[in-house]
This record gives sequence, structure tokens and C-alpha cells, in this order.
Amino acid sequence: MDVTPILEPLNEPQRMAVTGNNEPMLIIAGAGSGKTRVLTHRIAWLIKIENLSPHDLLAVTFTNKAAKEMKDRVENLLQMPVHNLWIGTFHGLAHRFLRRHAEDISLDKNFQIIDSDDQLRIIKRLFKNQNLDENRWNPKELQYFINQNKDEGLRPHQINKKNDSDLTQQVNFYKNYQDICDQSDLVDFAELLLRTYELLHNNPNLLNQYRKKFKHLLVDEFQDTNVIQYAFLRLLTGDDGIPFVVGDDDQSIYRWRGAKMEHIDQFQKDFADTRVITLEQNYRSSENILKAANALITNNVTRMPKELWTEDNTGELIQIFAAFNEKEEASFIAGKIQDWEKQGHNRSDVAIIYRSNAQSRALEEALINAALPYKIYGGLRFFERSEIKDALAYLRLVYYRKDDASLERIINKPTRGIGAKNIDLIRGRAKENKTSLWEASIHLIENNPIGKKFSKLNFFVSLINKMRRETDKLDLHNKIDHIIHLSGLIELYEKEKGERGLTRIENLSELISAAKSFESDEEMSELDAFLAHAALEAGDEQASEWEDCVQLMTVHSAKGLEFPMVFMCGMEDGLFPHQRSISNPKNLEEERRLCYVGITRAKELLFLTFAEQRKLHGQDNFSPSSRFIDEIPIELKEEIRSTYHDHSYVNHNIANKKRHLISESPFSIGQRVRHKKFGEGTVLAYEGQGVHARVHVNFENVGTKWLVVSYANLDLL
DNA sequence: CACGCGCGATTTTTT
DNA sequence: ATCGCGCGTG
Repeated sequence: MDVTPILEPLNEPQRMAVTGNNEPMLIIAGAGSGKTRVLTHRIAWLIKIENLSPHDLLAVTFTNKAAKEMKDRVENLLQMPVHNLWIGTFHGLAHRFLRRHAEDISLDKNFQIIDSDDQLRIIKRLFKNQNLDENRWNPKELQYFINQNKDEGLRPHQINKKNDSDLTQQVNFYKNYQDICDQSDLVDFAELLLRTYELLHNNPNLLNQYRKKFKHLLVDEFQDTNVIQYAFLRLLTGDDGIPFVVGDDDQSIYRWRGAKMEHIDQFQKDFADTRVITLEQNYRSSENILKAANALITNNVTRMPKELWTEDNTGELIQIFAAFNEKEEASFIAGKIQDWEKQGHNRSDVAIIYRSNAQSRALEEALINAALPYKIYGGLRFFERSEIKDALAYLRLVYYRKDDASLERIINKPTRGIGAKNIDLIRGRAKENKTSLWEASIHLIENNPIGKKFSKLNFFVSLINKMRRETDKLDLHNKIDHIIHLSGLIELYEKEKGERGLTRIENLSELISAAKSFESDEEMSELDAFLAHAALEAGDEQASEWEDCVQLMTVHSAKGLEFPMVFMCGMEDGLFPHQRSISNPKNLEEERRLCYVGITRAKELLFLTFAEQRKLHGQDNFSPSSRFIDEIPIELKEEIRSTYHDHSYVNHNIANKKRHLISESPFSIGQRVRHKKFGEGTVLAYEGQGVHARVHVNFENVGTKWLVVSYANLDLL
């Protein structure tokens, strides 16, 4: 067997990891050290050299995207398709276990998955029903409480209430919430994991069967596993399994949602003969960038010692830019990107990353002003859009009548005269009879003591029945198509003003296309697979036509990516590190890791920028520059002076000049104008004066927008 | 039931 | 500054 393609591209420690003997392995993989490469080559090694069937490997990744990428890379490496590899997220794999063995844990085999949004809706409704003190509690907190406990593997009865009345109330709420889900055959994200854990834990035969099957268990992003995920892994590994986990304690940035990098220590205790391999050679960044990252991260007390190194050039110094305010910061960045572009580089080589989403606005304005196309990551994803969720709620109800959450969502959407009063009646009846809302609706129609005619409700029930009748034999996409058209959703969105309704309708037809091209090799009906897919993989963000774009994202979403040129902006104490993390040492260390993640995204050029004055939530803030900048050795940094003479920067010096220039409004209502990005339009309104003057323009192609005159560079036509 | 106003919250995000 | 939500009014 030719091992060359699998081993040749690897360095020595990587090769040791990939060829590791049958012993537990912990790979500590620094940023850019070839973590994914090691995992994919390990899988290829196991299949090709150790002749394991893909079917008997379990590989867990953090996101669906990572799972897909890994599978593709393995196939590429092996030069053949790999079927039946158990690769996916913890949630995806758990879902697979549950579908296979639902009956073993008294779960209806047609259970439906709810996402956090659905979960919050259920919680809100329950919250109201329970007459809880609104000053004391709120639904979001209770949602957090429930998920946190599930993530720790705790059922309500397992929580120590400590005679604490607050805690007791929360636990009761958790229990009531779970009862609702159980009754409607609904499973939330955390429940997928907890149920699967219980499934295996409570069924020794099944567990043994899977332990024998999955001799090798591979885990990516191990530092980000939470308690239940680790417990699941530990359980499935047993005494004979061979775990191969890859992670980087320095890149653990999800502590706030239950990730425990302590699992790295735990792992070495649980598997005493663990072989630890540290990957420190970096293939991404220049030496200066790595030195800065190393220096920064050594300020953390809790970490495994390691130091990234590279054979790459020293590279450029890290550029530090102090701006007057966030606008100057943004236009500085835009200017630098224009220079980069002029040198013949791609815009997509550039990432602007920030600590919090609110920072993107000023950056967007500057980029628009500089006519630089950009893409923001982190918006709503396809299956999270409300129109998509509406359509899927119909589909779910039509095929699974017990799904109360879906019924509640669409019973009066579009409005069909079934208001809050009626819904309360239905809920009451459901409670009395201990049935689903669907059955309660039918019961109400058939037995109404007050002689009330539930004609509207009857219409709704008939509609759902009709949808079922008429779509039963159709293909998935035709089912969805037909249900959407019967639902009245299209007419509803047609009435919505502006672009919005149109987009919604487009998205609905996009949903039908998605169903048409949907393929699944899961062992379940196409319908179930599609619905699970919608819940578990929220899909890409708004599909946009390919364009060479500057990339804007938070530091969190930048993890795993790399760019030749990176701007980290808003490097101020209070923003990064965030105010809410500064006083807690553990949280501060997480902020530092986050900064480390940001720095190590850069391949060639790294800018750290901050603003002395920043408008946040409508208030001016004055913060010192980030302590993280200070933690980078001075010989690696270079301060750029603010070049005030450059007309594109906005600051106090030129504000007067601008004010002078636009003291008289050149805009009258109806004036035709042209914008670099938005195209041509008509002025609708004008307000304010000086640098703050804004103009409302109706653009032919992109709808109406308010623009700040001093930035918009509008041409009069 | 639709609309509109006022109030409060506003770190990070995947599943 | 902005957005979403809840509640009151027409």
C-alpha cells in the first residue's frame, strides 16, 4: 500500500500523530499548525492503511461546515468517495443515534427538532401561563438555565435545589418546559445530546454494540467540548476505544456557553496512557505576527506551554493606528484597503474583525464611501428566516399533528380570525384533555358546550387536512410547493411593503429549490431528513452573487479562517477586552485567547486600530487603548501617525471645512442623484445640517436609504 | 386585529 | 442609536 500521499505532506510531529499506534492521542495543535490536515490524514490512514471501514469510525467536528470540509478532504486524499463515515457535529451524530433508537428511550420516532428560536417561543408562552414575577425572571434567563443544566447533563430531579426558593422555581420551570416538549415530541439542541447520552448509558447492550463498532473516535476542537459532549465521548470510548482528540487550549473561546478547556486535563487523567503531541510549527503567518501572538498569550496563567514558530520571513511590523473616533478608524481602514487593491490584490484577501457586531456600522459606511464591496458574516441564515420557518411549520404540522409549537406559529398566519381568545380556549381544552393543540381544536369544534361555532377554526383544521390529503403522494419539493401555495403565506407577504415581502417570497421559492436538490443518505424519510437538516444546519447566510469582497466579521466567526491582510479594530479597553469580562480573571483570559485567535488569522499584514472616542449606544465613550496592544513587545509594533491632510479622514480639523462646503443644501426634494454603490435615485427628504446632514434617497435598485451627506459623495444629475 | 408608541436592552454563536 | 417587544388604542 502506498503511504506516500498520506505521509509525505506532513512534518515530523504531524506524522507521529497520523500514524499513532492504538493508544489514546491528544494533539495540541497551535493556530495554523495543520490541525485539520492531521485529522483528515489520520482518517485516511485508518481507512487505507489500517483497513478500517469508514462505517466504524466516528469523527466529531464543531460545525457542519467543518464536517463537510473534512469529509471532502478525506475523499480527495483517498481519491475515492467515502460512504457511511460517521462524521458530523455532536448534535448531528446524536440525532442519528436517536432516530435509530428512539423507541429505546420512549421517544416518538417522529420527534422534531426545535432550534433556540422555537425553544424561546415555547418558554415565553409557558412563562406567561405560570404567572411568574416578571421583575424577577425573564424568558431568556430561563432558557439559559435550562440549556446550561442540560449541557451539564442534569435533569430537573438531579439539580440540587439547596432549599433555595429561586432555584426551586427555576427547576420547576425547567420541568414544566420539558413536559411540554415531551408531549409534543419536540427535542431541543441540548436535549439531543442529553437524550443520546441517556440512551447509551441506560442501554448497556446498545452501548456495547457501539463501543465495539467505533473503535476509533476522533474529535476536532476538543477544547470547546462541554460537559455532556465529553461525557458522551467518554461513555462511547469505554476501556477499549481509541480516542484521538485535537484541540488548542489557547483558542478556547466558548467558555461562556459551557465549553470546558479543562477537558484537556480531564482527558489525560481518564486515559492515563495518553500520548500527547504538540504541533508548534505554523504555516500561516509571518514571524513577527507569531511573535506577537506568542507574547500576548504567555500572559495567560492557565495554558499548556507551547510556542509557535515558522520558517517564514520576519515580515512586516504590526501596524498600530490611533484614531480620533470610530469614523476616522473606519476611513483609515478603507483607505488602506484601497491602497491594497491598487497594488493589484484581491479585496477578499482582507478581513476586518471586531469584538462586537455593533462595530460594523461605521466600517460599512466607510467602505460604501470608498466604493469597496464588502460582506458581513453573522446575519440571519437561510433556515432561520421567519418566512422559511413559517413554511416549515406548516409542513411539520401537516405531517406531525402533535407539533404544538408549529401549530401555534401558523394557526393565525396569515390572520384567519383565530385570535388570542380562541387560542386560549384551545390551550385550555388541550390541558383538560391532556392532548395536543391539534386534537384539542378538533375536540372544540365537535364539542362546544357554549354552542359557539368554531367556523374559523374548522376552516383551519380542514386546510391542514386538505394539505395532507393533496400532498401525501407528492415528492418532497412538491409537498412544500403545494403547502406554501395553500397556506396563504404568499398573499400575506405580497401585502408587506417594500422589498421585504418580495425577498420573503423569493426565499420561499428558494426553499422549494432547496428541497428539490436535497439529498440525504440518512436512514430516515426524506421529509424527516430535510426537517432535521433545516434545524441542525441553518444553512448559509443570504446567498449573494459572487463578488470580490472585503470580509467583515467578529473575532469569534473568524476562528479557523486566514487572510493575508487583517484589521483588528476597536482595540480599546472596555471593548476588547470587553467591559463585562475585565474584572473576572478567567473571562479576561478568554478575551486574551480571543485576541490571540484574531492575531493568528493574519498571514502577512496585521493592523491593530483603536479610537480615542467612540460612539456606542448613542453615547460618547473615551477609552484607553487595549491592554492587549501593550502586551505585544514594542519591537514588533509600529505606530502609524494619523495623516490628517488626507481628505478622506474625518476629524475635528476638517469637520469645519466640510461644514463650510455643505452649508447650503444642494438637495431639493425630487432631485436626481447618483451614488457609487447604490446607483441612481431620487431625493425624498433632507434633514440636519453641517456634517450631520442626512438625505433620504429612493434608489431604483436598492430601495430607500438615509445617507450622511458628508460621506455619501452623491453626484447631482 | 393592525398599528403605533414607549420602554429596555444592547459580547461573543453553533447546534 | 437602534431594534424588538409588549401593550394600549382605534
